[in-house]
Amino acid sequence: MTANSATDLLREHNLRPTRQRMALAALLFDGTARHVTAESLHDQVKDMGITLSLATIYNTLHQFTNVGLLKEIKGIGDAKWFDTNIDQHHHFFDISNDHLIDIPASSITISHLPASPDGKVIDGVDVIVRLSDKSPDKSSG
Amino acid sequence: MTANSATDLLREHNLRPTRQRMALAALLFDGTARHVTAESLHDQVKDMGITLSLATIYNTLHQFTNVGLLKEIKGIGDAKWFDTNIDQHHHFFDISNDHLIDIPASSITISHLPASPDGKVIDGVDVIVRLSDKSPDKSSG
DNA sequence: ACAATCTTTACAATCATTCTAAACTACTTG
DNA sequence: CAAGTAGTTTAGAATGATTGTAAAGATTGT
Ligand SMILES: [Mn+2]
Ligand SMILES: [Mn+2]
Ligand SMILES: [Zn+2]
Ligand SMILES: [Zn+2]
Repeated sequence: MTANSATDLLREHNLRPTRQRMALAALLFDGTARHVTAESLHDQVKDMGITLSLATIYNTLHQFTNVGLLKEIKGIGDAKWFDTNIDQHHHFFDISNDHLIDIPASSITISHLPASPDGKVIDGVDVIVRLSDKSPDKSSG
Repeated sequence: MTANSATDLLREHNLRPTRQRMALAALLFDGTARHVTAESLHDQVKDMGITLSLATIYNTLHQFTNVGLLKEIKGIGDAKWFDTNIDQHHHFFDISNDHLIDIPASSITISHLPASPDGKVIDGVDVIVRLSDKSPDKSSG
């Protein structure tokens, strides 16, 4: 993502293109699927020599989420995750390295879902497939 | 759950039957499915006129979980939940009142799950079906 | 009863996150 | 460009859930 397209993206969403937002937009919206926490993103920008406060990371992640540029994922580890894939989808969660991998909604079929209780409607379905390392074969070691 | 059966249950799991553990076991293992947080359980025992510290609630919930009497559920709201249903199962989560309802694993069918990445195995699958209140019919109001 | 071990508890500490208010920056208008 | 206004950033305090610490208290085996 170029500086110009970051500016445009921010303007389109009524966010002033500040130095901080430009840096975060450049990191996040490079076209690849990204899953970040506030801390992981803070570390990434620090590694690039850019200084910006953790409070700004939180502010910006929330603003990007509010305008629909990011989606929040809860229930993975202890922190909130933010996802550049805003389509409805599911996740592999690798517990050995805390990595998330997208699973397109279309590649899982959920059937026989029970009816919602009276007066309630289904708001969404979240599937998390936990992954761990295949154990080494104990019989041959 | 009677005092005697609570004592037995605790002894079977190598936990000394203290006043505090007896009270919590009586509340939790009454045969019905229960989903509690440390705070909600603390409030419940306080309502029964029993005094015990929040630290003990946490200690006891973890001990019960370690011996297989409870299962921990993460990703619901901001706090950890503990579940007396230790079978593999899924949940409705009613976002309007923070209530959990069990969905037996057998009543959901998940198919076409993508293959795990190389060297990884599936450790488990968690499904959370978010519920909200059915909106009032806006066309007739 | 005694000693050993385990348990409870008050309180401090931690961690992710949010709040606050003052300093700073961007945008608009003259 | 200058000034005014509104929006933004930031350090640091506050919050809320949870965990750690260490001393006091309870349970168990002898
Ligand atoms: Mn958009
Ligand atoms: Mn058991
Ligand atoms: Zn994703
Ligand atoms: Zn359950």
